[in-house]
Amino acid sequence: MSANDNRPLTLRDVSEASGVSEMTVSRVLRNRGDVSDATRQRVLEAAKELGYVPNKIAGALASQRVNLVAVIIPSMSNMVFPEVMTGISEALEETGLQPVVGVTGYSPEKEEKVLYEMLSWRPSGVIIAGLEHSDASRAMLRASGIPVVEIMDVDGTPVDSVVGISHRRAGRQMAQAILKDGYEHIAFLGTKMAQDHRARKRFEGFTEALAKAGVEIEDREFYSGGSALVKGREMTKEVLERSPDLDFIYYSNDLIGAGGLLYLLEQGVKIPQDFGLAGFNGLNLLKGLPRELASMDACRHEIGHTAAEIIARRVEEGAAGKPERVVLEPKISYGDTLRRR
Amino acid sequence: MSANDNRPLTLRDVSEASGVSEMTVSRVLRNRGDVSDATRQRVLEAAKELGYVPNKIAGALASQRVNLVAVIIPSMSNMVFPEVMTGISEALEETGLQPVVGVTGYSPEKEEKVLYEMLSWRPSGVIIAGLEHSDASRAMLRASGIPVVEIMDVDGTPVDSVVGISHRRAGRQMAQAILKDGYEHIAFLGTKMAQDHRARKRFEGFTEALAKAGVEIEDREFYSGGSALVKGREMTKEVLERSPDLDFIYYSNDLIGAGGLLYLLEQGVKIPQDFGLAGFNGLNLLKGLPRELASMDACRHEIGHTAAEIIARRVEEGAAGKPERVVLEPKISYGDTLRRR
DNA sequence: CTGAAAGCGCTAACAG
DNA sequence: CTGTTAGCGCTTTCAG
Repeated sequence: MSANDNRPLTLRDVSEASGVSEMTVSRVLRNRGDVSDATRQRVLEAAKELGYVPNKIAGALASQRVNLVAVIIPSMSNMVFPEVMTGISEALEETGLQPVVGVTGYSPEKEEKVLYEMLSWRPSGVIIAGLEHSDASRAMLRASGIPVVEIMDVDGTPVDSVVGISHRRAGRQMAQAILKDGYEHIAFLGTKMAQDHRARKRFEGFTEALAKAGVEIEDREFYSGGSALVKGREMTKEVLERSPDLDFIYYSNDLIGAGGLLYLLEQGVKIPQDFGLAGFNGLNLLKGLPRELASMDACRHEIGHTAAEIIARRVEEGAAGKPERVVLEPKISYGDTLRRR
Repeated sequence: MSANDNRPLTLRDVSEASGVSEMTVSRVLRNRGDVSDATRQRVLEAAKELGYVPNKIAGALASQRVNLVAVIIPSMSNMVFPEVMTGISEALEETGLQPVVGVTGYSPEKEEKVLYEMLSWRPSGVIIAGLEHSDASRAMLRASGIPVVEIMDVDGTPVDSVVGISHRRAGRQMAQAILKDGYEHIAFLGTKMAQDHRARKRFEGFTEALAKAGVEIEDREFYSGGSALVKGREMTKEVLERSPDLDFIYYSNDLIGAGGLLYLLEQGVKIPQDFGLAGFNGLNLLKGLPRELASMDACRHEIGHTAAEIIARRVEEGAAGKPERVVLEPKISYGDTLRRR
């Protein structure tokens, strides 16, 4: 290897090493335009020999193109977003676009910062979770002039395109399924949802559909922090001591639902005959528990995939592109914790 | 808002709108150098009014500084890397550095591509999982001239700095604990580990320590794909039908271990008296199962935190920095599935 | 405290 | 097929 003066290599270095103009070297390295096989070989060899890695910063500035897609999500540890990410990566695989992730921790202020930070890299598009953003965030998104896809939720007004499910409708559907199965004394256990708009909307849809049938939630409780499985157990225990007449609990996610399920099984409760349970998310992680929890698939993978496709398409179309709206249909999986009448 | 000709705003726009030179605008926006309060206000106002977002691409090119740290991991859905990421984010929080994640899917070829891609953005540092990389990857890392921290594993030769645990030693320690507790007929169930070097090293350490005590693995099996909980159940069932004399199973991760645990409890097996189990990772997600699985904390959070600290320090020090080596000590958590003699 | 000039490393656009 | 020229939008450096 040549003497390393610790200065990153430039096109010029490769140009000198190969005796080919910078421009042609650039063409070879990007596979753009016609270059004779002979020079191509010489360039490739020189580049490899030197260990040259192109400087995308300079390239992006010169070409005004950045192959990055900003993906902004509330959390990585959530179990729901990894799947969305997988869908995104898949769809972007062949497009030359690259996802870059930013995490907001469910905080609108953090979201604003992360968005600002990411937009300052001039990505080709933005995929962002949820429809609720600060005015400043929304303004940035609009002003960015790049395609934006808001994901997960469709209950609200998108900035541009949107892909997701209706969480209000999801809550309603679950309520209807429960009522049809003849459960009547129903509680809701969930996360503290000041910032979890989607859980809130499910809850609202749920109570609304119950109300329409003349049924009211008999108990509810919200938690934050801790192991979800343990919390599910604890909250289920508490709520049943407080309201012993309950025959159903709707959980805002599968993990606390699983905790409740395990607790009830230990208590010898007959599920689903005497007591029913349902969660949300269709966490296939949980397959393998003694019983399978009824749940609802949030279409996470498909949401990611579709959102990324929209971005890719819009990037190709340029200014010609139009906003899209894709509403996915979550399906109830009855598992073993809903009796079927 | 002014007419939107869809051209992204530049410093010049802010300069014209505020009647202040580009240079001074730049200073205000970066909080660099002294600017009078009066002009500062004018600039800030104009920038906000226009909705200006600085172009980091141009900034980075001009200043030759990029506040990005490349983080390269095998998978996001793994449950182990989200925690590492949290540690990294925390440590980077106050430094002005930003993590950017790339995912390799446990493939060395993909790793090479991702690394190349990320290095082409000239990040300030690299945090990369594992010590096993292709020659080309290692060459790129060395040639990059930026601080590199390899994480998770310390059994091997790092390119630069390294933070992790010894998986060989972890395997040995678990073997010793098991033997001390008097288990004698031991099986190993794990993932197919062609590319999972850390699981492989644990397995090697495990068998090595057993061998030293004159004990041999009586059965083993490896899986890939599917729900880990279900796989844990199935593999446990199969291995016990094949080798009914077993009194212990060591699992390569907590999820399949949990599946095995649930299966055995259903079979009425007395745990830990007649049969012992242990996993790996200390997944606190699983707290709340009927029994707590014995496991070993992989220090994920601390690994991330420490690695990021090293990067931050090295970035400050510049060329003065020296490679560091941090070996963390995983602790066995006995849970309820190891009898204590 | 403020400004003018000169690039950062690459690519678009045009000539040969 | 190959090379030349002129920036991309910002920051560094040096003068006021």
